[in-house]
Amino acid sequence: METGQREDQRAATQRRRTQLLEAAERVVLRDGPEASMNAIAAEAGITKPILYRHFGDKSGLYRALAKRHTDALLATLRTALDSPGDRRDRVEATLHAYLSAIETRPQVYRFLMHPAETPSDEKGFDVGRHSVPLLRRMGEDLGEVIAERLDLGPDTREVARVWGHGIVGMMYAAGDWWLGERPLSRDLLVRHLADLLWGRLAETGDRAGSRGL
Amino acid sequence: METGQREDQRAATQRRRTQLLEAAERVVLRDGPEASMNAIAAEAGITKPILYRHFGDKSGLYRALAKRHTDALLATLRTALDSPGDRRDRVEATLHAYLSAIETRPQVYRFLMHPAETPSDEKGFDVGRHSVPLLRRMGEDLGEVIAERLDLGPDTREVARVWGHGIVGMMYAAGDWWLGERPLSRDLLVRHLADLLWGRLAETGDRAGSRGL
DNA sequence: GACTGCTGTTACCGCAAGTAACTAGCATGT
DNA sequence: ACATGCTAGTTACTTGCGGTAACAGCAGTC
Repeated sequence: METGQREDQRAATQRRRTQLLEAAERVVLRDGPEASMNAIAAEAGITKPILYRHFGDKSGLYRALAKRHTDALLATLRTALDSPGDRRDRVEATLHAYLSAIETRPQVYRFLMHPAETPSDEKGFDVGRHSVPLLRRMGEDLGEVIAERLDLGPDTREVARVWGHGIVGMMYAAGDWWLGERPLSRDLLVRHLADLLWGRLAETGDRAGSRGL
Repeated sequence: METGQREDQRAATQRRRTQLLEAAERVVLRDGPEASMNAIAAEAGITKPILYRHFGDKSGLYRALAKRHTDALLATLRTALDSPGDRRDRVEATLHAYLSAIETRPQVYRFLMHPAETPSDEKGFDVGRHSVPLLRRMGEDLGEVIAERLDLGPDTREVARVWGHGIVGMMYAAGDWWLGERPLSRDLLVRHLADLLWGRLAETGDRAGSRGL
Protein backbone atom coordinates (compact mmCIF):
# COMPACT_ATOMS: atom_id res chain seq x y z
CA MET A 1 0.00 0.00 0.00
CA GLU A 2 1.25 3.47 -0.75
CA THR A 3 1.55 4.30 2.92
CA GLY A 4 4.16 6.98 2.56
CA GLN A 5 7.19 8.52 1.00
CA ARG A 6 10.73 8.37 2.23
CA GLU A 7 9.95 10.23 5.42
CA ASP A 8 7.99 7.32 6.78
CA GLN A 9 10.90 5.05 6.12
CA ARG A 10 13.31 7.33 7.86
CA ALA A 11 10.98 7.81 10.78
CA ALA A 12 10.46 4.07 11.08
CA THR A 13 14.20 3.53 11.05
CA GLN A 14 14.56 6.08 13.81
CA ARG A 15 11.87 4.39 15.84
CA ARG A 16 13.58 1.05 15.40
CA ARG A 17 16.80 2.61 16.47
CA THR A 18 15.36 3.88 19.71
CA GLN A 19 13.74 0.51 20.31
CA LEU A 20 17.14 -1.08 19.96
CA LEU A 21 18.62 1.51 22.28
CA GLU A 22 15.99 0.73 24.86
CA ALA A 23 16.74 -2.96 24.66
CA ALA A 24 20.44 -2.21 24.95
CA GLU A 25 19.76 -0.08 27.97
CA ARG A 26 17.83 -2.86 29.66
CA VAL A 27 20.71 -5.28 29.15
CA VAL A 28 23.40 -2.83 30.15
CA LEU A 29 21.52 -1.94 33.31
CA ARG A 30 21.15 -5.61 34.11
CA ASP A 31 24.57 -6.97 33.12
CA GLY A 32 26.77 -3.92 33.36
CA PRO A 33 28.81 -2.34 30.56
CA GLU A 34 30.46 -5.63 29.67
CA ALA A 35 27.21 -6.86 28.17
CA SER A 36 27.81 -8.65 24.90
CA MET A 37 26.40 -7.56 21.59
CA ASN A 38 24.81 -10.98 21.31
CA ALA A 39 22.98 -10.48 24.57
CA ILE A 40 21.76 -7.07 23.50
CA ALA A 41 20.60 -8.39 20.16
CA ALA A 42 18.81 -11.26 21.86
CA GLU A 43 17.06 -8.86 24.23
CA ALA A 44 15.89 -6.90 21.22
CA GLY A 45 14.69 -10.11 19.62
CA ILE A 46 17.09 -9.93 16.72
CA THR A 47 20.68 -10.87 15.89
CA LYS A 48 23.99 -9.08 15.92
CA PRO A 49 24.47 -7.77 12.37
CA ILE A 50 21.45 -5.51 12.70
CA LEU A 51 22.95 -3.78 15.66
CA TYR A 52 26.07 -3.24 13.64
CA ARG A 53 24.10 -1.78 10.77
CA HIS A 54 22.51 0.71 13.09
CA PHE A 55 25.44 1.69 15.22
CA GLY A 56 28.56 0.74 13.33
CA ASP A 57 30.32 -0.90 16.23
CA LYS A 58 29.95 -1.39 19.94
CA SER A 59 31.37 1.95 20.89
CA GLY A 60 28.90 3.54 18.49
CA LEU A 61 26.04 1.89 20.30
CA TYR A 62 27.43 2.92 23.64
CA ARG A 63 27.95 6.46 22.49
CA ALA A 64 24.34 6.66 21.34
CA LEU A 65 23.26 5.20 24.63
CA ALA A 66 25.39 7.59 26.63
CA LYS A 67 24.27 10.63 24.70
CA ARG A 68 20.68 10.27 25.85
CA HIS A 69 21.49 10.23 29.52
CA THR A 70 24.23 12.76 29.22
CA ASP A 71 21.93 15.25 27.56
CA ALA A 72 19.26 14.63 30.14
CA LEU A 73 21.63 15.09 33.05
CA LEU A 74 23.11 18.24 31.59
CA ALA A 75 19.65 19.70 31.12
CA THR A 76 18.84 18.92 34.73
CA LEU A 77 22.00 20.60 35.93
CA ARG A 78 21.36 23.60 33.74
CA THR A 79 17.96 23.99 35.34
CA ALA A 80 19.42 23.80 38.80
CA LEU A 81 22.00 26.38 37.84
CA ASP A 82 19.15 28.72 36.97
CA SER A 83 17.19 28.08 40.13
CA PRO A 84 16.07 31.03 42.28
CA GLY A 85 17.94 32.24 45.33
CA ASP A 86 21.41 33.62 45.88
CA ARG A 87 24.60 32.13 44.54
CA ARG A 88 25.10 29.72 47.35
CA ASP A 89 21.56 28.44 46.91
CA ARG A 90 22.20 27.81 43.26
CA VAL A 91 25.41 25.97 43.89
CA GLU A 92 23.78 23.80 46.50
CA ALA A 93 20.83 23.14 44.22
CA THR A 94 23.17 22.04 41.47
CA LEU A 95 25.09 19.73 43.77
CA HIS A 96 21.82 18.30 44.95
CA ALA A 97 20.61 17.78 41.41
CA TYR A 98 23.74 15.91 40.46
CA LEU A 99 23.90 13.77 43.56
CA SER A 100 20.24 13.01 43.37
CA ALA A 101 20.64 11.86 39.80
CA ILE A 102 23.48 9.49 40.51
CA GLU A 103 21.81 8.28 43.66
CA THR A 104 18.57 7.48 41.90
CA ARG A 105 20.12 5.50 39.09
CA PRO A 106 23.58 4.32 40.09
CA GLN A 107 23.77 1.82 37.27
CA VAL A 108 23.26 4.49 34.67
CA TYR A 109 25.86 6.53 36.45
CA ARG A 110 28.42 3.74 36.42
CA PHE A 111 27.80 3.18 32.77
CA LEU A 112 28.27 6.82 31.91
CA MET A 113 31.37 7.33 33.99
CA HIS A 114 33.21 4.08 33.45
CA PRO A 115 32.39 3.20 29.86
CA ALA A 116 35.17 0.61 29.55
CA GLU A 117 36.04 1.92 26.12
CA THR A 118 37.93 -0.16 23.59
CA PRO A 119 38.55 2.22 20.71
CA SER A 120 42.15 1.33 19.81
CA ASP A 121 42.28 2.91 16.38
CA GLU A 122 39.93 5.91 16.06
CA LYS A 123 40.36 6.45 12.35
CA GLY A 124 40.21 10.15 11.58
CA PHE A 125 38.72 12.11 14.43
CA ASP A 126 35.02 11.60 14.48
CA VAL A 127 33.53 14.97 13.73
CA GLY A 128 30.38 14.48 15.75
CA ARG A 129 32.03 14.41 19.11
CA HIS A 130 29.16 12.93 20.99
CA SER A 131 31.72 10.71 22.53
CA VAL A 132 33.18 13.48 24.64
CA PRO A 133 32.99 11.96 28.08
CA LEU A 134 30.42 13.29 30.45
CA LEU A 135 32.89 14.89 32.80
CA ARG A 136 34.35 17.06 30.08
CA ARG A 137 31.00 18.22 28.86
CA MET A 138 29.89 19.09 32.36
CA GLY A 139 33.12 20.96 32.98
CA GLU A 140 32.86 22.95 29.78
CA ASP A 141 29.22 23.80 30.39
CA LEU A 142 29.81 24.95 33.91
CA GLY A 143 32.80 26.96 32.74
CA GLU A 144 30.62 28.78 30.25
CA VAL A 145 28.02 29.55 32.86
CA ILE A 146 30.66 30.89 35.19
CA ALA A 147 32.19 33.02 32.49
CA GLU A 148 28.76 34.40 31.65
CA ARG A 149 27.85 35.35 35.13
CA LEU A 150 31.03 36.24 36.96
CA ASP A 151 33.56 38.93 36.37
CA LEU A 152 36.92 37.41 37.11
CA GLY A 153 39.09 40.07 35.57
CA PRO A 154 40.94 40.01 32.27
CA ASP A 155 41.32 36.21 32.08
CA THR A 156 37.75 35.50 33.00
CA ARG A 157 37.23 32.88 30.33
CA GLU A 158 40.41 31.08 31.25
CA VAL A 159 39.71 31.10 34.95
CA ALA A 160 36.12 30.10 34.38
CA ARG A 161 37.09 27.04 32.41
CA VAL A 162 39.55 25.94 35.05
CA TRP A 163 36.95 26.41 37.73
CA GLY A 164 34.29 24.67 35.69
CA HIS A 165 36.35 21.56 35.32
CA GLY A 166 37.62 21.80 38.87
CA ILE A 167 34.21 22.12 40.45
CA VAL A 168 32.78 19.36 38.31
CA GLY A 169 35.65 17.13 39.33
CA MET A 170 35.05 17.91 42.97
CA MET A 171 31.41 17.00 42.57
CA TYR A 172 32.30 13.88 40.68
CA ALA A 173 34.90 12.43 43.03
CA ALA A 174 32.99 13.28 46.16
CA GLY A 175 29.85 11.85 44.63
CA ASP A 176 31.56 8.68 43.54
CA TRP A 177 32.98 8.10 46.99
CA TRP A 178 29.74 8.98 48.69
CA LEU A 179 27.72 6.71 46.45
CA GLY A 180 29.95 3.81 47.42
CA GLU A 181 30.01 4.30 51.17
CA ARG A 182 27.12 6.60 52.04
CA PRO A 183 28.78 7.77 55.26
CA LEU A 184 26.57 10.86 55.55
CA SER A 185 23.36 12.37 54.29
CA ARG A 186 23.15 14.11 50.96
CA ASP A 187 22.29 17.34 52.68
CA LEU A 188 25.42 17.28 54.76
CA LEU A 189 27.59 16.31 51.84
CA VAL A 190 26.27 19.23 49.84
CA ARG A 191 26.84 21.61 52.71
CA HIS A 192 30.42 20.47 53.25
CA LEU A 193 31.24 20.78 49.58
CA ALA A 194 29.71 24.22 49.39
CA ASP A 195 31.68 25.20 52.48
CA LEU A 196 34.82 24.10 50.70
CA LEU A 197 33.96 26.23 47.68
CA TRP A 198 33.16 29.10 49.98
CA GLY A 199 36.69 29.28 51.23
CA ARG A 200 36.37 27.62 54.58
CA LEU A 201 39.62 25.79 53.86
CA ALA A 202 41.47 29.09 53.85
CA GLU A 203 39.69 30.50 56.88
CA THR A 204 40.07 27.58 59.22
CA GLY A 205 42.83 27.70 61.79
CA ASP A 206 45.46 25.05 62.29
CA ARG A 207 44.88 22.31 64.76
CA ALA A 208 46.92 22.78 67.93
CA GLY A 209 50.25 20.97 67.71
CA SER A 210 50.10 20.59 63.94
CA ARG A 211 52.46 22.15 61.49
CA GLY A 212 49.49 23.46 59.55
CA LEU A 213 48.13 22.14 56.29
CA MET B 1 74.79 -26.87 44.08
CA GLU B 2 73.50 -26.20 47.53
CA THR B 3 72.94 -22.56 46.65
CA GLY B 4 70.37 -21.82 49.31
CA GLN B 5 67.36 -22.66 51.37
CA ARG B 6 63.78 -21.72 50.76
CA GLU B 7 64.36 -18.06 51.16
CA ASP B 8 66.42 -17.96 48.01
CA GLN B 9 63.59 -19.58 46.17
CA ARG B 10 61.10 -17.07 47.42
CA ALA B 11 63.40 -14.18 46.67
CA ALA B 12 64.03 -15.50 43.19
CA THR B 13 60.32 -15.81 42.61
CA GLN B 14 59.87 -12.23 43.70
CA ARG B 15 62.61 -11.10 41.37
CA ARG B 16 61.02 -12.96 38.53
CA ARG B 17 57.75 -11.34 39.36
CA THR B 18 59.15 -7.85 39.14
CA GLN B 19 60.90 -8.75 35.91
CA LEU B 20 57.55 -9.79 34.50
CA LEU B 21 56.01 -6.59 35.77
CA GLU B 22 58.68 -4.57 34.06
CA ALA B 23 58.07 -6.37 30.80
CA ALA B 24 54.35 -5.81 31.20
CA GLU B 25 54.97 -2.16 31.85
CA ARG B 26 57.00 -1.82 28.68
CA VAL B 27 54.24 -3.36 26.62
CA VAL B 28 51.44 -1.43 28.27
CA LEU B 29 53.29 1.83 27.79
CA ARG B 30 53.83 0.97 24.16
CA ASP B 31 50.48 -0.57 23.22
CA GLY B 32 48.14 0.93 25.77
CA PRO B 33 46.05 -0.92 28.33
CA GLU B 34 44.53 -3.18 25.69
CA ALA B 35 47.80 -5.05 25.38
CA SER B 36 47.26 -8.78 25.15
CA MET B 37 48.60 -11.28 27.63
CA ASN B 38 50.33 -13.00 24.75
CA ALA B 39 52.14 -9.80 23.85
CA ILE B 40 53.22 -9.26 27.44
CA ALA B 41 54.40 -12.84 27.75
CA ALA B 42 56.34 -12.53 24.50
CA GLU B 43 57.99 -9.33 25.69
CA ALA B 44 59.05 -11.17 28.81
CA GLY B 45 60.39 -14.02 26.68
CA ILE B 46 57.92 -16.60 28.00
CA THR B 47 54.37 -17.79 27.40
CA LYS B 48 51.01 -17.00 28.87
CA PRO B 49 50.44 -19.62 31.56
CA ILE B 50 53.37 -18.31 33.55
CA LEU B 51 51.80 -14.91 33.76
CA TYR B 52 48.66 -16.54 35.01
CA ARG B 53 50.57 -18.45 37.66
CA HIS B 54 52.09 -15.26 38.93
CA PHE B 55 49.15 -12.93 38.76
CA GLY B 56 46.04 -15.06 38.59
CA ASP B 57 44.37 -13.19 35.80
CA LYS B 58 44.78 -10.08 33.75
CA SER B 59 43.26 -7.77 36.30
CA GLY B 60 45.65 -9.22 38.85
CA LEU B 61 48.58 -8.28 36.70
CA TYR B 62 47.17 -4.83 36.12
CA ARG B 63 46.52 -4.35 39.79
CA ALA B 64 50.10 -5.24 40.60
CA LEU B 65 51.26 -2.89 37.90
CA ALA B 66 49.05 -0.08 39.13
CA LYS B 67 50.10 -0.51 42.73
CA ARG B 68 53.69 0.39 42.00
CA HIS B 69 52.88 3.70 40.37
CA THR B 70 50.08 4.48 42.72
CA ASP B 71 52.34 4.05 45.72
CA ALA B 72 55.02 6.17 44.11
CA LEU B 73 52.62 8.97 43.26
CA LEU B 74 51.09 8.95 46.72
CA ALA B 75 54.54 9.21 48.27
CA THR B 76 55.32 12.18 46.07
CA LEU B 77 52.11 13.91 47.04
CA ARG B 78 52.71 13.19 50.68
CA THR B 79 56.08 14.87 50.42
CA ALA B 80 54.59 17.91 48.77
CA LEU B 81 51.96 18.06 51.47
CA ASP B 82 54.78 18.32 54.00
CA SER B 83 56.72 20.96 52.13
CA PRO B 84 57.75 24.17 53.90
CA GLY B 85 55.79 27.39 53.70
CA ASP B 86 52.29 28.42 54.64
CA ARG B 87 49.15 26.51 53.84
CA ARG B 88 48.67 28.06 50.45
CA ASP B 89 52.25 27.18 49.53
CA ARG B 90 51.67 23.58 50.49
CA VAL B 91 48.47 23.32 48.52
CA GLU B 92 50.12 24.80 45.47
CA ALA B 93 53.12 22.54 45.87
CA THR B 94 50.84 19.52 45.98
CA LEU B 95 48.94 20.59 42.91
CA HIS B 96 52.23 21.13 41.16
CA ALA B 97 53.49 17.74 42.19
CA TYR B 98 50.41 16.02 40.85
CA LEU B 99 50.25 17.93 37.60
CA SER B 100 53.92 17.51 37.04
CA ALA B 101 53.61 13.78 37.51
CA ILE B 102 50.81 13.35 35.02
CA GLU B 103 52.47 15.74 32.61
CA THR B 104 55.73 13.88 32.67
CA ARG B 105 54.28 10.45 32.05
CA PRO B 106 50.87 10.74 30.49
CA GLN B 107 50.81 7.12 29.42
CA VAL B 108 51.25 5.93 32.96
CA TYR B 109 48.57 8.35 34.00
CA ARG B 110 46.09 7.09 31.42
CA PHE B 111 46.77 3.56 32.49
CA LEU B 112 46.19 4.34 36.13
CA MET B 113 43.08 6.38 35.64
CA HIS B 114 41.34 4.50 32.85
CA PRO B 115 42.29 0.90 33.57
CA ALA B 116 39.59 -0.58 31.30
CA GLU B 117 38.80 -3.10 33.98
CA THR B 118 37.00 -6.36 33.17
CA PRO B 119 36.33 -7.88 36.58
CA SER B 120 32.74 -9.11 36.05
CA ASP B 121 32.60 -11.56 38.92
CA GLU B 122 34.77 -10.48 41.88
CA LYS B 123 34.45 -13.69 43.84
CA GLY B 124 34.47 -12.90 47.53
CA PHE B 125 35.86 -9.44 48.14
CA ASP B 126 39.60 -9.49 47.74
CA VAL B 127 40.97 -8.71 51.14
CA GLY B 128 44.12 -7.04 49.94
CA ARG B 129 42.44 -4.07 48.41
CA HIS B 130 45.37 -2.90 46.37
CA SER B 131 42.89 -2.50 43.60
CA VAL B 132 41.23 0.47 45.18
CA PRO B 133 41.40 2.95 42.37
CA LEU B 134 43.90 5.71 42.60
CA LEU B 135 41.36 8.47 43.06
CA ARG B 136 39.90 6.89 46.13
CA ARG B 137 43.25 6.34 47.75
CA MET B 138 44.30 9.90 47.08
CA GLY B 139 41.04 11.18 48.46
CA GLU B 140 41.29 9.13 51.62
CA ASP B 141 44.89 10.11 52.19
CA LEU B 142 44.22 13.76 51.73
CA GLY B 143 41.23 13.50 54.01
CA GLU B 144 43.40 12.05 56.72
CA VAL B 145 45.94 14.79 56.38
CA ILE B 146 43.26 17.43 56.57
CA ALA B 147 41.71 15.83 59.63
CA GLU B 148 45.12 15.71 61.28
CA ARG B 149 45.97 19.30 60.69
CA LEU B 150 42.75 21.26 60.70
CA ASP B 151 40.16 21.80 63.36
CA LEU B 152 36.82 21.77 61.60
CA GLY B 153 34.62 21.44 64.63
CA PRO B 154 32.81 18.37 65.96
CA ASP B 155 32.52 16.61 62.61
CA THR B 156 36.10 17.23 61.61
CA ARG B 157 36.69 13.73 60.35
CA GLU B 158 33.55 13.72 58.29
CA VAL B 159 34.19 17.10 56.75
CA ALA B 160 37.82 16.24 56.13
CA ARG B 161 36.94 13.16 54.17
CA VAL B 162 34.48 15.03 52.03
CA TRP B 163 37.03 17.71 51.36
CA GLY B 164 39.75 15.19 50.67
CA HIS B 165 37.75 13.50 47.97
CA GLY B 166 36.45 16.78 46.67
CA ILE B 167 39.84 18.43 46.35
CA VAL B 168 41.34 15.36 44.77
CA GLY B 169 38.50 15.28 42.27
CA MET B 170 39.04 18.91 41.46
CA MET B 171 42.70 18.25 40.86
CA TYR B 172 41.89 15.20 38.79
CA ALA B 173 39.29 16.65 36.46
CA ALA B 174 41.14 19.90 35.94
CA GLY B 175 44.34 17.96 35.32
CA ASP B 176 42.70 15.59 32.89
CA TRP B 177 41.24 18.45 30.90
CA TRP B 178 44.45 20.44 31.02
CA LEU B 179 46.53 17.48 29.92
CA GLY B 180 44.36 17.10 26.86
CA GLU B 181 44.23 20.70 25.72
CA ARG B 182 47.03 22.53 27.50
CA PRO B 183 45.36 25.90 27.19
CA LEU B 184 47.48 27.51 29.86
CA SER B 185 50.68 27.08 31.82
CA ARG B 186 50.91 24.79 34.80
CA ASP B 187 51.68 27.74 37.03
CA LEU B 188 48.52 29.54 36.06
CA LEU B 189 46.42 26.43 36.37
CA VAL B 190 47.69 25.88 39.88
CA ARG B 191 47.03 29.46 40.82
CA HIS B 192 43.47 29.41 39.53
CA LEU B 193 42.70 26.19 41.35
CA ALA B 194 44.17 27.49 44.56
CA ASP B 195 42.13 30.66 44.14
CA LEU B 196 39.05 28.54 43.83
CA LEU B 197 39.89 26.70 47.03
CA TRP B 198 40.60 30.01 48.69
CA GLY B 199 37.04 31.13 48.29
CA ARG B 200 37.35 33.49 45.38
CA LEU B 201 34.17 32.01 43.96
CA ALA B 202 32.24 33.34 46.93
CA GLU B 203 33.95 36.71 46.98
CA THR B 204 33.62 37.62 43.33
CA GLY B 205 30.79 39.94 42.34
CA ASP B 206 28.21 39.24 39.70
CA ARG B 207 28.83 40.34 36.18
CA ALA B 208 26.73 43.35 35.24
CA GLY B 209 23.44 42.29 33.66
CA SER B 210 23.67 38.74 34.92
CA ARG B 211 21.29 37.11 37.33
CA GLY B 212 24.25 36.00 39.40
CA LEU B 213 25.72 32.52 39.62
C1' DG C 1 9.81 -6.70 -14.24
C1' DA C 2 14.07 -4.48 -12.47
C1' DC C 3 16.03 -1.37 -8.84
C1' DT C 4 16.54 0.43 -4.25
C1' DG C 5 16.55 0.13 0.52
C1' DC C 6 15.18 -1.63 4.43
C1' DT C 7 14.45 -5.86 7.53
C1' DG C 8 16.38 -9.91 8.98
C1' DT C 9 19.10 -14.46 8.83
C1' DT C 10 23.17 -18.23 9.16
C1' DA C 11 27.75 -19.09 9.14
C1' DC C 12 31.99 -17.76 9.49
C1' DC C 13 36.95 -15.29 10.78
C1' DG C 14 40.32 -13.59 14.00
C1' DC C 15 41.75 -12.99 18.34
C1' DA C 16 42.00 -12.65 23.28
C1' DA C 17 41.38 -14.69 28.05
C1' DG C 18 41.98 -18.51 30.46
C1' DT C 19 42.92 -23.76 31.35
C1' DA C 20 44.66 -28.68 31.14
C1' DA C 21 48.20 -31.66 30.85
C1' DC C 22 52.67 -32.34 30.61
C1' DT C 23 58.03 -31.80 30.92
C1' DA C 24 62.48 -30.43 33.05
C1' DG C 25 65.59 -28.59 36.67
C1' DC C 26 66.93 -28.63 41.37
C1' DA C 27 67.05 -28.88 46.30
C1' DT C 28 65.54 -31.66 49.96
C1' DG C 29 64.18 -35.99 53.23
C1' DT C 30 65.02 -40.93 53.82
C1' DA D 1 70.42 -43.71 45.06
C1' DC D 2 65.54 -42.63 45.00
C1' DA D 3 61.36 -40.43 45.59
C1' DT D 4 59.16 -35.83 46.82
C1' DG D 5 57.94 -31.38 46.11
C1' DC D 6 58.34 -26.87 44.22
C1' DT D 7 59.34 -23.97 40.73
C1' DA D 8 59.71 -22.43 35.59
C1' DG D 9 58.48 -23.58 31.44
C1' DT D 10 55.93 -25.69 27.32
C1' DT D 11 52.03 -27.03 23.64
C1' DA D 12 47.49 -27.39 22.59
C1' DC D 13 43.08 -26.57 23.63
C1' DT D 14 38.23 -24.38 24.90
C1' DT D 15 35.18 -20.62 25.18
C1' DG D 16 33.42 -16.44 24.05
C1' DC D 17 33.41 -11.93 21.93
C1' DG D 18 33.65 -8.28 18.27
C1' DG D 19 32.96 -7.94 13.71
C1' DT D 20 31.91 -9.38 8.79
C1' DA D 21 30.45 -11.85 4.51
C1' DA D 22 26.77 -13.54 1.90
C1' DC D 23 22.41 -14.30 1.34
C1' DA D 24 16.91 -13.97 1.57
C1' DG D 25 12.44 -11.55 1.96
C1' DC D 26 9.52 -7.62 1.60
C1' DA D 27 8.17 -2.85 0.84
C1' DG D 28 7.55 0.91 -2.62
C1' DT D 29 9.39 3.34 -7.08
C1' DC D 30 10.68 3.79 -11.99
